[in-house]
Formats: sequence, C-alpha cells, structure tokens
Amino acid sequence: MIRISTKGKYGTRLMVQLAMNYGKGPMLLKDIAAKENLSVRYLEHLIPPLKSAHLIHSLRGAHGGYNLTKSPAEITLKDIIRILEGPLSPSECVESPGVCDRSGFCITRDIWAELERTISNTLAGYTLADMVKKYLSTPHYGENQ
Amino acid sequence: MIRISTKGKYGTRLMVQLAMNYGKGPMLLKDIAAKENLSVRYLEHLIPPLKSAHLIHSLRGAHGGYNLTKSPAEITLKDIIRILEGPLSPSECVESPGVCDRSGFCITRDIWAELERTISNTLAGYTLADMVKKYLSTPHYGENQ
DNA sequence: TTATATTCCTATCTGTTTACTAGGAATAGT
DNA sequence: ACTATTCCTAGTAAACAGATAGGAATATAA
Repeated sequence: MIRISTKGKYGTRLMVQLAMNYGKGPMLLKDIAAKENLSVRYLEHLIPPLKSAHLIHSLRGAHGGYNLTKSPAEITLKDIIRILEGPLSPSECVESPGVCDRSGFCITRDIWAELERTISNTLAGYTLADMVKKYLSTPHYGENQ
Repeated sequence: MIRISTKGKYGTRLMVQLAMNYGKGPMLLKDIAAKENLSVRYLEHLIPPLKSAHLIHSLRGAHGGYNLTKSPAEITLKDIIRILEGPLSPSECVESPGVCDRSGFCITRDIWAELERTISNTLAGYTLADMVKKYLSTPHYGENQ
C-alpha cells in the first residue's frame, strides 16, 4: 500500500482552510477542526512541522490562532506533503544511496527515482490558491457547509 | 511516508530475474534468491499473488520452478506493483468513494485521483523487457555478479 | 490580578502493518 | 523410496498509524 497518511491528508485540508482565511487575521484551530470535521487534538500534532518549515505562523493566548506565512499562491501541495509525510521518494535508497550496496548499479532504484520526480511534479502543480479557487467554485452540502 | 514496501521492491527484482530467464525453462526460487541476495523464505510469500494474477506459472517437485506466463514485453511494472502493493491510489477514497462522506465534493480527493494517474502512467511506462535491456547494459560488480 | 482562551509540549495507548522466520504438507521427477 | 522443490499456514518482533489526554506556557480582557 502506497498511501498518504492522515497527516498529509488532514494537514492539506487544514492548510486550505488557512488559505481561505488568508488576510483575515489569525484563525483558531477549533474553527478549522469544526469546518473540516476533524479533531482539534489530532490537528495539533500537524502544527509543529508546519511551523518549523515556516509555512504557518502562530499567535498564542486569547485571540491567538494561525496564519499562513506567505500567500496561498506561493505554497504548493508538494511543500505541505513533503513536510508532513517526509520524503516523497518511494524508496529510501533514492535519497540515501548508502542504505543499500546495490545503489550504484540498481536498475529498479533508477525507476523509483523517476517515480519520485513525477510525484513531486504533480504535487508541485497545485498551489493553495488553486485549491481555494476550486473549493469556492464547488457546491458543498451536508455538515461541512 | 509514501513508500513502496519490500513486497513491491523484491517482487520487481524477482520478476526481472524471471524475465532474464524467459524461454529457458523453469527457474528455481533458490537461484533467484541467490542472484538477488534475498531470502527464499520471504520470496515465497510473493509467489501466490503473482500466480493468481497470472503473471507467473509454477512447476512443482524436482526440476520445478517458475516461468513468466507471457513475454517480458507484455508485463509492466504497474502490473507487478499493483498486484504486490494493492491499489496505486494514495487514498482509499479514490477507489472507494463510500468510505468518506466528503467524496462527492472533496477537492483534495480530486488531486489524489490525479496523483494515482501519474503514478500509474509512470509505472506502466516500464516493461520487464525494458528493465532486462537496461540490466544487461549496466555493469554489475560485487557479490550480485 | 484574576479569569479565560488559546497554543504548546509530552506522554500514552490500541490496532495494524511490515518484514521476516519456521514447520511441515503436497507434488513430481530419479 | 529418496530427494528436490513448491505450497500452505502460523507465528513474531518491531515499527507505524491514528488517535486521546494532562497540563504547562502565554496572552488578552475584566
């Protein structure tokens, strides 16, 4: 199973919410969780990596919350997934040749490396701005407004 | 971490070995394991799914072994990975919309679906014949001949 | 200065998956 | 009968996934 975990999936939705709130002051995690129907307690864990990658900025205390550090057009899905999921390569040997003594002549390794490039390129093709635009032009029914 | 497991990785190497032996009669798992420096006991587990997908064929007993069921040019890496790793989509909601009530209007789901297409296309771009050709034109040093 | 709202840090827990190892049955040539 | 091989079923230790929880730190507001 080659799957993105909930970190990457929920984290993307969190970032889309922040993007929709861009320029409107800090947004509460509570509100993000409510809009996306996710647990505040779980979303909390996604914050530290996003902060240390300087994708978001926080304000503590009452009237605190979170902001994007740059405009939604400058943040791609690749940035988000890379931070929350770790390396985008399908095999460790791609980024760390030393883990396998076959790396120097392994033909499958070359293919995993190409696969990483196509994944990276696809994800880099979407900015948060693109996603907000699409979000706003899509009808939302049910509990998630 | 969006990683291919050892099933997919070792299974690909196993299939490349069978491809190199294509037309030369059944090949022993013992020999495949020796050439790829992998455990016979572990490779055994990769056989049943490959057989039920009709990618390989087996002969039991003494002088038994394994064959590809079709020519290396007709088997792609996508076939192999799909069988050994399961669905190629990065999220279950892509192939089973019912698992999430957001599927009807979720914008991230659309992106995961596109990601699946690019992964599929990349993997479908390699046949075992391509890999054998590349293998034979690459120098191999060390214990894996 | 107290109360309140919020982020922040660390720990814990349960189930699943991964990467194996192992025992021995079934089958087929010699 | 003997031997070589595939085949089938368990088991297992470690890591990972997907949470929940307690409470400290910080900032605003009354």
